[in-house]
Amino acid sequence: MPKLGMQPIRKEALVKATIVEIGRAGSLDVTVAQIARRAGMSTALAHHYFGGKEAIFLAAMRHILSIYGAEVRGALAVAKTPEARLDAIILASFSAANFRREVISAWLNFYVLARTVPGAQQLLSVYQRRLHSNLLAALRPIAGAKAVPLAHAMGALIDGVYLRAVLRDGPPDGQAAIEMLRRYVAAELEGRPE
Amino acid sequence: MPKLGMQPIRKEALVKATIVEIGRAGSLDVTVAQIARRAGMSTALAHHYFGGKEAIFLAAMRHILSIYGAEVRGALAVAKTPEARLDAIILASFSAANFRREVISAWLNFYVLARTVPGAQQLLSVYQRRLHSNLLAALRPIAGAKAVPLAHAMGALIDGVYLRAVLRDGPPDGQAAIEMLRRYVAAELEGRPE
DNA sequence: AAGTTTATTGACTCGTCAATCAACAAAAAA
DNA sequence: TTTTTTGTTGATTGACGAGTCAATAAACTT
Repeated sequence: MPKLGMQPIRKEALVKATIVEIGRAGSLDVTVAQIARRAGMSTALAHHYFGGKEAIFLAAMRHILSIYGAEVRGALAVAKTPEARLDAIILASFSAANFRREVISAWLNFYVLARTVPGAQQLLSVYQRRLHSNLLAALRPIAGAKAVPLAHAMGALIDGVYLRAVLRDGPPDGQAAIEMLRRYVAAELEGRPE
Repeated sequence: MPKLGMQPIRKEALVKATIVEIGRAGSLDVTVAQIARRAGMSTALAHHYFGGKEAIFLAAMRHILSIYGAEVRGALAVAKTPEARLDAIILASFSAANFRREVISAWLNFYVLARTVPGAQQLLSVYQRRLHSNLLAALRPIAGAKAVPLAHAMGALIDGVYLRAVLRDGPPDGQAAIEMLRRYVAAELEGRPE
């Protein structure tokens, strides 16, 4: 009963299964068999479509990154003032879609993956640069000379909040994270604009 | 040529070798054989002294945590004002001993380990609670009601800076990290003390 | 109708690795 | 001196997992 045009469907199923399995395992110690089983196919098929485990991981990473990117882009498009743009980035970073256990766990493990796999390292660098330039663009008009260090600090703070969310038991508290970021921005901007 | 009293010596060698190997590999995908070889002994001996791989990892984690803890304690002991205590924590967090590639890499991977191994989870929780209460004690007199959220944010920021240091190629820049933390504290405290 | 491309899997290979064990050696205790 | 404790390793076991392959079948092409 083989139907044609399965490739994209299978690939997507594998990518989603990978994220779920990494979330469950809490690490990259996930077998191709586990991923394939969850995606409802044999391991051979997974290899057939992706060629290897590393490619599956990279595709999963690309998937998460692209969802996040799309959300940020969408939110920025409707934001008119620099303040609104800054807030849009913060909100997107901790939205229900991104700030979920599974996704956070995957994120953490992609950092680990980036230490070994050049492709992962590169993907993560792209994400960081994009975040930084988005932050900078929003901050420049309202933070003056402070913009650059502030953007760096915000990036690190966002990553840190993600990291800490991994350890907690319950569901991650996106609202608290958003308030933490907003409070910091407010504190920095409230002083003299230099 | 077996000498007596080897146990502590062997254990320490294994712990140090573990940290080095995790740093090299950039992940927990490190074999007992690699660790044992670097520590100058057979894999059987490593198992003999620790009983298993997990115990070796936990010992390595305890080692890093205890060095960090000792450094913070030492710095706090000589700091007399709340401001000095706060700065002492910041300085210790990014000291040359702690803010090194190997150690940072180990740190990141211990976060991953904590998702799977209850013992690791517990160790990390202890560290986080201690850091939080140290920060809180220093902040309370100078930050008033802001102290609690500020302590949380600083903890997250420190972790975030660590996380980002992992990705960069060159040696981590402790000085820049210290300045980022100081600027953060300054910005938050500069407003009305509420 | 014959041939080609796409989908799919069970079975297999090959390597790796944690853990165990039997055996040997030296010091300490008896 | 015999026995026990401590240190040490090479060799082996047993499990698991990534990747390959041959085989089967449905759909599309000519």
